Amino acid sequence: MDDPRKDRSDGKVQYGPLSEALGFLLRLGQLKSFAGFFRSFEAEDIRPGELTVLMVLHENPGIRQGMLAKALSIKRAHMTKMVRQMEDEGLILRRVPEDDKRAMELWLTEAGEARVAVLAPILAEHESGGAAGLSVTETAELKRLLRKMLNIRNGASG
Amino acid sequence: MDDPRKDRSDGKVQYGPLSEALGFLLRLGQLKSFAGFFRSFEAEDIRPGELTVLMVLHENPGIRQGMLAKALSIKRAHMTKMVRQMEDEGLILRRVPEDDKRAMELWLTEAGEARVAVLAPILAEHESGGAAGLSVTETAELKRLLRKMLNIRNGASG
DNA sequence: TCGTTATTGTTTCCCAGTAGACAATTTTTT
DNA sequence: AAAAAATTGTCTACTGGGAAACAATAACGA
Repeated sequence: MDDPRKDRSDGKVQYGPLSEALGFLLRLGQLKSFAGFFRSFEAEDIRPGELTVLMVLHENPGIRQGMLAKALSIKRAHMTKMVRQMEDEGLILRRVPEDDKRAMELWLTEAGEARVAVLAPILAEHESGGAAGLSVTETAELKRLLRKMLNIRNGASG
Repeated sequence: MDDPRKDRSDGKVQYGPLSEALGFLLRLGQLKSFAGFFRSFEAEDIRPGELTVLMVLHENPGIRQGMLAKALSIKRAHMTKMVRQMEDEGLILRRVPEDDKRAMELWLTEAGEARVAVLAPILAEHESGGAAGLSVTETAELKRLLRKMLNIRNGASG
């Protein structure tokens, strides 16, 4: 049992260099985090992407569709489908601005704002504790490093 | 300009509570990290999932297909497609073990091991520096926190 | 031992998301 | 002013990946 690579008796897997691969760790972390998301929002029939669109629209009323897509790293083609469906659901208003007839400005409807009012507290509650396996302090540090990596400033506590 | 929500003049987007949402940050981080991956492995025609399969097979020869899927958080249905393709490419050997005729043991072929020998140094080089926007120390701390969150021990430095 | 339940990989069908081309505009260049 | 280039949203076609049902086998219980 000198070589741990041969000890698979307990069903544990050796990750080797992957345990140092940031992309791999981020992918697993995201999957784990999303599982928690669906648990917290179980009663609300919403998906992560929709929530992010609603939140950003709430913070940036009238934002251009392309800028929204860029901010969320969602491809424009997919964003089109997404916001159109949300428009059909009555959550979003889409309008062509006067000064640029190619573009599309997005606004939350009353129903959209109401939806945000319901979802935001659930999100806050969901994020209040530490991530599974981490203390609150460690979770805060993890978020801080991710924000720095992404060049996103913390706009929640300010 | 008292309310930053109305200052979109510079094209910046207000993330609001999302800047505190771990799942959102992890998703953006993963996308950014994967972009770096494809840059580093540009010449090798490989995708992240395939690389992880190769690395885990190298570390755990003869592992069961289902356990591999679980370790990488890839659904069994998808893993089937993946490993079959890699089998067709001559990288993987699949064998039904004597003691369980439902199962499938996976091994790297000579070509598979050769592929690992080529890819591993590229991965090491790719991971050696800090992530974009972070120092080496900060990157190491980020990885450490992710490993703790995922309950993965660091098997690369040991 | 026989019937029931759980596991393992596979198949089929479906959906989220992407790539690339496109039309309509706007911006820039000459 | 005209032409060329860039931007913006959309469309079509494609791919990665998941859900659910399935067959084969193994494990378990009466």
